[in-house]
Amino acid sequence: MERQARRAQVLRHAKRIFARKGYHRTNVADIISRARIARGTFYLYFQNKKDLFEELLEQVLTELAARILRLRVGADSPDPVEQLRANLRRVVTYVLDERELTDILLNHSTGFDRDLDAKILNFYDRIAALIQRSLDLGIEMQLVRQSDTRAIAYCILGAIKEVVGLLSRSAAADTDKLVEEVLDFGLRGVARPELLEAVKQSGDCATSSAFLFAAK
Amino acid sequence: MERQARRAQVLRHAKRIFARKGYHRTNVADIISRARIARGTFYLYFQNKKDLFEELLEQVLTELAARILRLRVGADSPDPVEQLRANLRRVVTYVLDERELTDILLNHSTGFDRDLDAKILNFYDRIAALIQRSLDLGIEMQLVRQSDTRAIAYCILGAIKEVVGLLSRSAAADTDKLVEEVLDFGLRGVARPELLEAVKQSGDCATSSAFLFAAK
Amino acid sequence: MERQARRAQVLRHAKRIFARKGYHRTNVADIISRARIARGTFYLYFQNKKDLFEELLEQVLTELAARILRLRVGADSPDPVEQLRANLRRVVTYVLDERELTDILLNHSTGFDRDLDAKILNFYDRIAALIQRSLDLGIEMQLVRQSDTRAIAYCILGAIKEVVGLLSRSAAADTDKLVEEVLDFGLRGVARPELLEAVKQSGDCATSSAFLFAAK
Amino acid sequence: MERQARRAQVLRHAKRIFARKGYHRTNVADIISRARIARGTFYLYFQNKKDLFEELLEQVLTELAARILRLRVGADSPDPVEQLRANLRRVVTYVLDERELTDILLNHSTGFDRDLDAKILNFYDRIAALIQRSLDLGIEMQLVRQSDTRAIAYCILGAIKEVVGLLSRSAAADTDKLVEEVLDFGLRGVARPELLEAVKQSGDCATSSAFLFAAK
DNA sequence: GATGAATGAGTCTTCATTCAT
DNA sequence: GATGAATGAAGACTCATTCAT
Repeated sequence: MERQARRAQVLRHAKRIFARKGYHRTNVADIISRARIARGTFYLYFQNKKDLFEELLEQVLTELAARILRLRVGADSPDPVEQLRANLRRVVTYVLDERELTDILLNHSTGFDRDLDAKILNFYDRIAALIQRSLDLGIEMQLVRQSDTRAIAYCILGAIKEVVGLLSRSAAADTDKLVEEVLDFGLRGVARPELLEAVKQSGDCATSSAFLFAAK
Repeated sequence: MERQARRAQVLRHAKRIFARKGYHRTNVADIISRARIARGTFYLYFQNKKDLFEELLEQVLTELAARILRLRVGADSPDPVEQLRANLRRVVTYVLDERELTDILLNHSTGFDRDLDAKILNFYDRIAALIQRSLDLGIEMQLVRQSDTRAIAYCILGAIKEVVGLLSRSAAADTDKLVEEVLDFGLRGVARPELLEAVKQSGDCATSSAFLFAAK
Repeated sequence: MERQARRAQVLRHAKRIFARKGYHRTNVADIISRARIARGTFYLYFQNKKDLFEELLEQVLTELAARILRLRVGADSPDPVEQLRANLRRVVTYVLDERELTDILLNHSTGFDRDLDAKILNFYDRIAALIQRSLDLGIEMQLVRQSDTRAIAYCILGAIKEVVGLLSRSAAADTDKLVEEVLDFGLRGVARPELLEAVKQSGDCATSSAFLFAAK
Repeated sequence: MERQARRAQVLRHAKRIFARKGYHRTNVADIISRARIARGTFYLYFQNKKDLFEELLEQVLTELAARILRLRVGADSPDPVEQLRANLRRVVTYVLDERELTDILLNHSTGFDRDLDAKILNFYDRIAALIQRSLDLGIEMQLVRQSDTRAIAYCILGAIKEVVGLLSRSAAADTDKLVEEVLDFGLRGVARPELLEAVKQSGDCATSSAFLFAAK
């Protein structure tokens, strides 16, 4: 356990520095001086710099994935929109809590290692696939209009990434409000017009009965 | 060889390599061996590696900016949606034509130099501001529903970035179709529901009379 | 090896090479191959080549300055001439002991760096000022004849530099004798004629009662 | 002659730059841009950078040597001291007229090339030998006291070099006065005391009948 | 386990010189 | 003769990683 604590300590410091300076501008010297360990000690806990970075990256990817639940449909499942909202909220919350970590994912992680680049791309592709599946499901359930769900899935992913990135740069005043806006934008973008009509009459789209999104 | 021709030649080769390997993995040796020039010759035309990279980056940013025209409103202006579509098409066309260059922007350009990072962020912020202004205008014109236009602007920006990035990874079979999908998604996301209703009846949303987006 | 020992080792080797080849002709490769250390090790102890050189230079200047004591006057102070002789001897001894180091100062240190050039000039100016002050004091004490003491101070400085440089090129057979000659030359050059007359009678100028020179 | 004019022009510009920046800090680019000639043209007139520098150096050495005349003794020769004074004046005048050139010799010319270093050392040695011969002659003529004339010769050389160097840094207000001081210092340093006695009585040493110095 | 001195491959950059036009 | 584009050897410096203590 001692070992794990040490590792965690180093990871914590490294995380902060990577977030601030990016992978390339961060050197092992930065990390060990912050973590107050000797050079050799670093290599006792991590194979190399990339390994450490990869671990942090893995951490974000895992945590994010864990926060994006597959949409459940069924009698006793919550309202789909509610599920989407919950997903989005969990993601946003995590980003705000672990801003440094997500910064690493969003801003500093590209173009220095084939494997890692592929890993990140792959992660996003998986998320996009989740979204697409939800959209297809929505179409089946007659909630979502006919469309190229793959393209739309990437649109939605991109929208979320961008907003979340913005959030990570400078937190919004009202996060809940922001979540609603994004959700609303996405839902309207994909919903069958008839539903929106109904919504218009009931006066509130976002909480309307119908919806879809992502999930593991 | 004349100065400009030589410069262009080096830029062309460098572009390809940067696109494939990213800034950090590319070294001057790669560039000069591809361009078949001597080491010193490189420094005859560019101050250093960063300088060359910056020039390429500037090129994409400038070209992209030139392709995104500010929305014109007025009696003899084309249909706003048509303008949006044209913007999007120009961007997509450019990305497909200069895939290597845009690759540099989208995938390999972050985290190695404070100035350049800032320059890119700034570019995107300017695009987002354009979009936001269009949205605000749309609200005024009673085409766009009330919303947090700043947040939505970043959603739209993100959606486009992501789709374009996807495109740059692997060109879509039917680009026009893709443009329509993205446009449709965005418009529906922001349109006042009444308009969509009308659209539904006329059977075609995307070409409907009303819309807005970005501009220089 | 301990830090200081290693540093000293590198300095020792570098000193020899700088003395032989001069600053510009010496490259880091020369130094590390002589010191039998790796490239990186060099930069562990010195910021760069100039830094190392500067340290050596500082060393000579400091050591020399420490060997040139300000002239003391007073009841229980030694004979002024004796003090001058002691100064000169200490300088000469140092030069002979650390021929390589002084070689650096005398022969190989000019024209490659503004700062260092200035530092050396400044050192000599300080020495000249010391000499001048001694001369002024001598005039006050009626030992030294009226003259442009600034000019004469530089004459004396130059004379000593040249002889010391000669010494560093090829040690004299009899150093003590050399010191006497220089001292004698200088003293006669500045002494009031009356004193020399007296000396002539007593048969020995150099050890005559009266004199002065330099000091810290 | 056209050719010679061109050469001279380049030499003139190079001289100025070498004087200001020293050999190493001066690059061919500096020279050609000042001289407004093309890179290749430079090598039409000079074999290489060192060659050009060497030519300038040769120029100073030659000019200086030409200004230091061997002491003539004989019935119709001028007073020896007058000859010394004339030598010194010519040197000082040259230094002041060609400050840039002498700067090169005094400050910027050492430690970058074995041959040139040797050439300079050799020049000074020759001057020292001249002085020594004059001193020996003076002893023979019973004007100069017994001493280690080699050592004294270097003292005198050094004194002159230093004062001249000082002069080249910042011209003295009254050059004639300065020459007298140096001359006076040197003469007193080497003269037989009896002569100074006589001088004391006649009230003016420097112009006294007896003296000696250098020559080709 | 911990340390930190040592390593050396990897890169960038400069600049005197050449040579085709 | 003049030009200036091209050359490439030479050299400085960085930094992830190793290893003896």
